[in-house]
Amino acid sequence: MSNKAITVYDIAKEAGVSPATVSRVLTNNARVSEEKKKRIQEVIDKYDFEPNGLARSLSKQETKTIGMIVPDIRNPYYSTICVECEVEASKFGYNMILCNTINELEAESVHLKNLSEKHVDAIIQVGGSVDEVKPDPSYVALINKISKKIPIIIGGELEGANCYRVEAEETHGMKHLIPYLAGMGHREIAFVGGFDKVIPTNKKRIALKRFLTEMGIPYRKEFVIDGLYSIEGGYEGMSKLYALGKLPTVIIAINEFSAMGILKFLQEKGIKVPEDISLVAFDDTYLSEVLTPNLTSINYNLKLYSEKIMDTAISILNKNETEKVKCVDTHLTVRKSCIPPDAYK
Amino acid sequence: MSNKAITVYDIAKEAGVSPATVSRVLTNNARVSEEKKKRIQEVIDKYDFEPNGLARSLSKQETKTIGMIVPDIRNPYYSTICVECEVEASKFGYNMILCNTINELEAESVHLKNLSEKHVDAIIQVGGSVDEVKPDPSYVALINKISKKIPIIIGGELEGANCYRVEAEETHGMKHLIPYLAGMGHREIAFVGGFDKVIPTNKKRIALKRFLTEMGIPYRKEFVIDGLYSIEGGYEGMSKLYALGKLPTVIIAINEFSAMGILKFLQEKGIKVPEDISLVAFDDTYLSEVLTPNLTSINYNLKLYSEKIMDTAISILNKNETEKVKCVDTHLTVRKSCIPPDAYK
DNA sequence: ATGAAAGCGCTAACAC
DNA sequence: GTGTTAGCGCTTTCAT
Repeated sequence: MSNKAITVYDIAKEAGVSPATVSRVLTNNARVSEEKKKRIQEVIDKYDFEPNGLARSLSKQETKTIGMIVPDIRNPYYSTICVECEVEASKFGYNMILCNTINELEAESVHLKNLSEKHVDAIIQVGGSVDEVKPDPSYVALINKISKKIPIIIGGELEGANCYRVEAEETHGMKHLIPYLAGMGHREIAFVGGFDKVIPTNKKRIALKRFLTEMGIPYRKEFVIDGLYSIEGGYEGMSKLYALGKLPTVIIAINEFSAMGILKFLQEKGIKVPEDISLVAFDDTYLSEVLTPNLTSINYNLKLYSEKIMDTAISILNKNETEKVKCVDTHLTVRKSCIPPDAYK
Repeated sequence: MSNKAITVYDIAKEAGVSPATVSRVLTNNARVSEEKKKRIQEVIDKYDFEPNGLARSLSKQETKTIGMIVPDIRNPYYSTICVECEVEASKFGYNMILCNTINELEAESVHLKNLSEKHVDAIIQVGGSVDEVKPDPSYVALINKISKKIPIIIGGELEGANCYRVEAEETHGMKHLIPYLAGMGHREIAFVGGFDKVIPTNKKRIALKRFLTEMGIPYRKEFVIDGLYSIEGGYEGMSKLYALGKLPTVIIAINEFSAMGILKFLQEKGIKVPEDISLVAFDDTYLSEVLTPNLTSINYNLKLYSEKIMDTAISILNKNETEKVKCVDTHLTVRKSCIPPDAYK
């Protein structure tokens, strides 16, 4: 941590050329005589010279870095998106700066400002404020301000924000699911977890009501239960449902964490899934495959979703035309946690 | 994405002062008359001015950013460490750049160089090469080269590398576990997953043998099975164990992913945990709590581990003395997946 | 307390 | 092709 860094000037001097020429072989975007190129490269190799990225970025006005803001990578849903985005970004020579908000909305502004100061080339935000039905106006203002300088791609919606967006086809989840459940004979359907103020949840609830009605199944308001998107949230939601005194034949969990909490509660009560009651969940990450029973789950195709997000970013950065809003469809992955009610013990 | 950025010069001009004075109020490290300070602040607020972090970093020779390299954040073990480190770093005004290698060792060098170019103030690496018994010499050389400029903190070991390290007390895991199992009456103990060339695994295996012997239990080489640290790895490892024709009374899984694969295989064979066989795992993230049955698991205290890593980094950056090697102990979290063999059906 | 000026290290426009 | 020079935007001596 001592000997001062070597620069293009040092290389230039030793190779007997100007710094500009060194820069030319570094960036490889201007013709340099083979002879000098070789000479310079040798000196570069000799010292294992590595140009200062800060200086380069400052000069070029680009960092080849994309910032990403997510609620919490401990949720496989988000970590999968992050990893897929990172993989995709690296194909185009971009690196990622990942920021977790730990579900605190205030942290979003902090991260946003920080990414802006760091002059990342683009910002991606998935979850958090961009899922709020009524987002904080000051946050929207901040987004709009920053997006004048840095393209922001949102995985969700953000009313009032003029950003590129990639969204999941939320309605289709229920569209696939409800007929599937109805076809099995389920008519008592509960939906546990989430809040009306969260857009994807809101859309799911509306779709639930709609497709229930379409199938001629009564929509029971008391079977739609608020709750956090966590294990604890699922547990509490399930306990509220249980307290109703009458159980549905199938429970839809807002996500896999919620499903885990629900499972835990049912286990404690000695209620077996799927022998006594069915359970399905949204998200379908590896968790759905490893829980017992394996969860029938709505799949979001996160790889495609992430690719669309990143491709949007890259397109913008390359000044290419791209749709302002992209959409990714969902599908149902059938596993073992949901069976027909007449098969119950 | 158009109107050119506003700079300290613009602020200075409008406030009728020099850029230096603006910088002084920005950094708040030199006395400026109250009057000018107020005047400058007003202009800053008026334009919502945000200093260019690249320029600042270039000038100050610090980025207030710490780079982190991990194998894969989709594993809760790593995502937990990352989040804890991020939380801790933010307390000291540092941001994190997170890099996943997706278990490809070549990606490590790429990320390392990238972080070096970006001039992060410190680099943390957990997992991957730093867990290799015989690390690639060129990687060690790269680490040693970069660590001359940037402090590198390793969560693990790296033979030949002269870095600060924080390690988990691997031996103690088995030290707690084996007497616990022996006390229950287990004498047929298998260890599934991992490879000898991976240090933590190696240490665990050596400790297994040692404590088995100490307890007077025969060490069975055929019960120690190689396998990837993934669900598939666990599944395959378990199938090899099964193929032996004789099952142990308890299986120790190298991590939770492995345990999930083992569980899957056993399920398919109709072998119940813990009614027919016991299972314990290493790592003890939330996965151990949500799997069925809840996994008895070796806990790594990742919060403390992450804090020690980050505190080491901060100490170095603040030129404070700190131990070259720190250690975090493990403990056993008892849940439901392991019972005495004489309780088997 | 404040301004002028040099410097952080690289790139790119311009001239030859 | 190649060197000179002027930025990129901020911080920090060094004078005053």
